[in-house]
Amino acid sequence: MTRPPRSTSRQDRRRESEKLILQAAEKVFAEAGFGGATMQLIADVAGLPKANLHYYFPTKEALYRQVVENIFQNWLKAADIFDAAPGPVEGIGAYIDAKMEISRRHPDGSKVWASEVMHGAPVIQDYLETTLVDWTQGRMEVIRRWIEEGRMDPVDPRHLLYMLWATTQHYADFSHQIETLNGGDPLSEQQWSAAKASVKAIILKGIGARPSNEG
Amino acid sequence: MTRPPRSTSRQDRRRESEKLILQAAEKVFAEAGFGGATMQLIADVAGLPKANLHYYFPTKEALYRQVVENIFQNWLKAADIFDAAPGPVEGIGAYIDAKMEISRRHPDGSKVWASEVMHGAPVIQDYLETTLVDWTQGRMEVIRRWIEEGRMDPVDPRHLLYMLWATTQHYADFSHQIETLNGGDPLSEQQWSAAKASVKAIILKGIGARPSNEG
DNA sequence: CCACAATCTGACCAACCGGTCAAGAATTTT
DNA sequence: AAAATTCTTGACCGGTTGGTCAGATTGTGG
Repeated sequence: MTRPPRSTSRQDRRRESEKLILQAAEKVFAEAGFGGATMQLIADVAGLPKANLHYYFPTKEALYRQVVENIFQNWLKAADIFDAAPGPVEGIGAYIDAKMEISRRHPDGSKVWASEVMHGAPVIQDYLETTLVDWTQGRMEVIRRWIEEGRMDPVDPRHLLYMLWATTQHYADFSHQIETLNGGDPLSEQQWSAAKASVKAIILKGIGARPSNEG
Repeated sequence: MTRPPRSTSRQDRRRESEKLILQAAEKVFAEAGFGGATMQLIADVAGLPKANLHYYFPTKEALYRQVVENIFQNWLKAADIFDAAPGPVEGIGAYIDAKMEISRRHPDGSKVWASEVMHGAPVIQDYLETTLVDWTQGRMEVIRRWIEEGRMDPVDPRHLLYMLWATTQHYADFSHQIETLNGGDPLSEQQWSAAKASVKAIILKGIGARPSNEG
């Protein structure tokens, strides 16, 4: 009797375990890099025996690949805002807000992504060549349209995108440096707001963005 | 007789070997990260036996530390331009040019630096807390002065500096992504010029920089 | 309730890595 | 020229790592 309380089904447990491992892996990969991370440390962070990791993910590379792919999906999601907007003030402004929020909430993911690209994108080169190229061209088209409509200055869309990526992701990738320059403390709520406002103000003014409903 | 042609003195050879090792190390650390780099691979790239590396640099950490410290010194050098300028148009403009040039000529160094900071600055935390903090405060003072003199908008100097660092270093740290988005080719001379011009135009306009000799 | 499949895990292994060392080669000093 | 010092290098070593595996455990379908 005392039927053991089957709190979770097998499928649920599998999903939970995989999620647990992926979260631990993201943290460890972010802190130590792919080469510096060890399966043992990831296992310890996840609170599971090392052999269990290899049951769900056959190799360290497979686990790493899954982490990077998840991050990439998240990365793309922030882009939807771009299209739905009538003009650069709303579109780029919201995009900056969204990416700054990602930098704040998921700095580990941003770091893993940066590390992957910095080392030549050994595992997601195909994504860069297909999905990212398509995405980039789509947004460049949007920017060109805004320029044609006179909603902003004729800046090079490509370098504008690079500037947006660089500036927003900097707050995640270099969070340690920023903390050190902030007296060792993480940015406060107000400081994050100021950061977002500064970035938006400089870039939007820099590209001569004009509000949609002209007065 | 036939005194062996002592083409180089012992000191010269030592300096040459150290330089050779440091260059190889910078490249390998940039490509593989600290954890992924191996002394054997660095030795191969340098064209020396592994044991020889340990003669000049006792440990992998010592070699890495030397690489990072050299990069940091280079990093600081680009700052002199900042002070000598009469206003933001010249100062920040020249600073962007200088840092973009570093990104172009020494992308490996920038990557090693980014990697070091991303992983919590394990070996140069003391530099961040002393030299970098001092340097940053000095430049923020310069920017505040420019603001007081009415040479630019009252932007937050800290976030302006972050934006300058992020944008310029992005071209080195994410060079692989940029190449992929450029059809697989490195940026041409013209494309580098366009990149510099775009960054300068957007930022200088974004902060409302006004030329020194007002008309 | 039982057979079967899925999950879990401690123990183990081959490969690799940073680092050592002794012995020799080259160069400078005496 | 010989003694002393600096440099070079192949061979080696202990420790760690990614990955394996057999057997125990747990959940599931009949």
